[in-house]
Amino acid sequence: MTGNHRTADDPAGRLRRTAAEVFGWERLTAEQLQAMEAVLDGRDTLVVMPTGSGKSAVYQVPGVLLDGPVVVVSPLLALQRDQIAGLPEGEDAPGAVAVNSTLTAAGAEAAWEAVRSGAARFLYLSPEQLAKDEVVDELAAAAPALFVVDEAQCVASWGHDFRPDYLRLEQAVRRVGRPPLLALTATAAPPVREEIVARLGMDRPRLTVTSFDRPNIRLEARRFLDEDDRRRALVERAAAEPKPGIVYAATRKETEEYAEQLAALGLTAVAYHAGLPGAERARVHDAFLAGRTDVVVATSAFGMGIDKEDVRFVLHASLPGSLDAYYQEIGRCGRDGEPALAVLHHRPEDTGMQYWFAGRTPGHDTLTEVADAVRDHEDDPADLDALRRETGLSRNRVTTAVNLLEEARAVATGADGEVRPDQDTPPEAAAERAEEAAEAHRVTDRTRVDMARAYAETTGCRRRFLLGYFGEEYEPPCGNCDGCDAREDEDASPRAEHPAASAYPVGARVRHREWGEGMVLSEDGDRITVQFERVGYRTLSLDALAEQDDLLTVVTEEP
DNA sequence: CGCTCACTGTATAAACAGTGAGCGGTGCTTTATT
Repeated sequence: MTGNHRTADDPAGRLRRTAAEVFGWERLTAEQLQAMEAVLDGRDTLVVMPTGSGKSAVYQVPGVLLDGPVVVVSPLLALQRDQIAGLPEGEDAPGAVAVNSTLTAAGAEAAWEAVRSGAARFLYLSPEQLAKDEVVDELAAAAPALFVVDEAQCVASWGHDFRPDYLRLEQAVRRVGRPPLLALTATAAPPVREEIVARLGMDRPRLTVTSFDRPNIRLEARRFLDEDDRRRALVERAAAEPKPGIVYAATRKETEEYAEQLAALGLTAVAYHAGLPGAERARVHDAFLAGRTDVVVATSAFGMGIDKEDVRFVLHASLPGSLDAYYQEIGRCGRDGEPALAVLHHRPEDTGMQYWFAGRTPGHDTLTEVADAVRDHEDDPADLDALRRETGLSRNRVTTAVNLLEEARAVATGADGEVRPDQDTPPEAAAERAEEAAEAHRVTDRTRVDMARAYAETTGCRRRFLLGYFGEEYEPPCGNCDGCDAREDEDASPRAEHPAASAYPVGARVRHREWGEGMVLSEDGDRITVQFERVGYRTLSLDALAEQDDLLTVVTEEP
């Protein structure tokens, strides 16, 4: 399709020229260009590309060529500031503003005026801003030409409980005129991609996925029965390996304890978590980026926005909540392509806390209360603020409850942002169906924990397991994980593929006789792992599947 | 789910086993006071 006879005015030519003239980027990758062309063409687009590969350029370059403002939804205010600071300056440069709670009324008005006048081409917003009618009205009037969701994995990972406004973006997009959508993420397994597409209401999106493999990162996992043994091993490893590095711990308290132990050995080691004052967090962050810190010991709060090339290791002091989170965290080492190390130190007991984290959804009483409040407003529909005032519940709880009730099709949000009963469902029944939806999310989240544990305990090639989880087939051995080391010691010949494996390719949609539809996520020798919509992740023996050929059937081979 | 901590009961002196409550991670925004 591309040939050598492009004129300067074909889409690729315009994009290349803009990249060079406005941004100073002389080269675009094939993936960047492919995604940019889809965006310029007005198509919905989902891009999965690692951090540092120029993901932001995918909206920045076509954004300059489009006819209207570009909305960028970004989860952290610090990230918004970084993005704006990274844009070129000068006469011809596209302007950018962020609208958020740090602005005064006058500051916000000035920002909107810049959007209206075209002085600002890019407008950065948190998802919470889009829950406000004033913001939606301003945006609708400005008629955005493109709606970008950056760090789009947040839709799936935060939308169900922590930041429920992520699940309301689809409605916001419709209310501002339904511009084309572009979702960007560095890490998303196929089910997460599907959820992003579904939750944002993307229409047959163009998908650009670059390879997930990071061959320079050595993968290891170590299982411990005793807590003291684990602590000792982690501290020794952090002390022994080349610096700088990051240690991820499960709790704030542990970050401080590990940092203290490492500091006692003479290292520059500091703790980082969301309970620290903002100034302290900024100081730790800046010192790490500037190379003044050996080891940061952090909770999952330390992450997005860390763009440092020479991080040599990421050690985990506990099992992560999912492989999505794990891959994102270890992806922060070895960005310079030099050897780097990721070691997961885990105990069987770790699953307990991760299960607990995964189980937090509003209960029956909350759901009934909100469903009742919606019903009371049948003839005089209320928005989320009114529901919050009337129920006395927090904003997040009301929003989460409404999201679940919507998922159960018991309530619906109109074009004006107001919530109405749907399908004439009595509040009790509505709450019950919403509880079922919540239970389904809980099951999925818990089986994600199970997948992380399965990775931790696999005896095969870890790279194959991890890449398989992200929908990428990989032929072991990788030669750079502890699984391959062990295999090399006992037998140099690679395992023969199971004869039934090719019947269920990774990524295929399948139907199980009892568990319904799902997707094949990975293949690990004689077993495959499937994520089922109803029952979550399950591991199935290929021998058993070969015996009963109607137990699991393939629906389609591609997502 | 599992750990920690405070408290209770046992049983007659100093301590120990058992029990129940509380805690555990991510950030936006808004609002009332300095």
